[in-house]
Amino acid sequence: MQNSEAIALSAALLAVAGELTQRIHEGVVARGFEGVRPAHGFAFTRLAPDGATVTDLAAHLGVTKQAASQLVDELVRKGYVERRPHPGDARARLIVLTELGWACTRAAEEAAAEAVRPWVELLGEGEVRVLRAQLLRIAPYGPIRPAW
Amino acid sequence: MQNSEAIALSAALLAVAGELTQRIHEGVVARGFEGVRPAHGFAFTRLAPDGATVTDLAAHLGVTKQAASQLVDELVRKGYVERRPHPGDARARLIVLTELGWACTRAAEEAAAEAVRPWVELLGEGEVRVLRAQLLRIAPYGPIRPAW
DNA sequence: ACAGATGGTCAAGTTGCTTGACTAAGTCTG
DNA sequence: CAGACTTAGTCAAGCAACTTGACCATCTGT
Repeated sequence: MQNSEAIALSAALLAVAGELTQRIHEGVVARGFEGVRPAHGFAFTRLAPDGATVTDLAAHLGVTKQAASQLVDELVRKGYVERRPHPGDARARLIVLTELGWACTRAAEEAAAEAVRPWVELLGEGEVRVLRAQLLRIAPYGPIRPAW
Repeated sequence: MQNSEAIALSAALLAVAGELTQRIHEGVVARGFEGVRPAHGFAFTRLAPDGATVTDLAAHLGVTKQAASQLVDELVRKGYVERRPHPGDARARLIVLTELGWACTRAAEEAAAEAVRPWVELLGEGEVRVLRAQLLRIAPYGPIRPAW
């Protein structure tokens, strides 16, 4: 594969990812969830379904645990998550989604489905399935980080 | 397409994009270009091949022109770009890549090719070509923004 | 020709992250 | 089972990339 092809692939991928993030975010806001940023969505994916500690969250987001803790503060203030005592480790706390947090997560899922719909119209259902399968095969197992 | 499938597709796409951005960045740093951030790369893609104004750059990156101007300051200080008088508009300035800027761009292209290589090994050359074609079809024409 | 739009910068404020220092609780060793 | 080390979490201060607001110089349209 030539460099120029790799560039075209990379540029297209990043453009699509940026667009997708923005559309999901807009969709969530349009459904009435204000004061949430895209980074919160990535936190939610780690907190669902059973919660996680601040340290887990920090690793998932690729930030320091102080930053993760501040993010949790903000989400608590806005009512999306709760800090609970951790069963079996008195130092730790289990951060869990509130009902509002779950509602927001469902809104994000709907927004994602909506954002993907044009792709189905463009490529057809089968091709999108192929795309998903390909991306799943090359997706890293590690933390999901901001793209930049 | 079900919501859960759209979620899986979105998550995989964003994970791959995050990974890709990080690998390209690491590759550029490994080639000796320090003090560059991923956002600079997106600026470079707009500045090549003929330069652009600060306002163009701001629109491309999806930030204010003040932010774009500050970014240009930084790139000038580090030797990657130059501000030139704009031919035909005395208000504007044409921001162009220096030789160092071009070298950095080539390094990013090599790093991108390197980051994509494992995908070829995983999926095969043909499948990657399909992936590229699909992404190019759904890629937006608009500005390339940070994913979040 | 002059009113308004546009390109760019300066200055100040906000925000989301970092590094550093610390406490409380768990774990491992002898 | 005591003492040293590690780990979870927070507090505090600083930094860096952005924002908003104000401003001047230049271009454009009637």
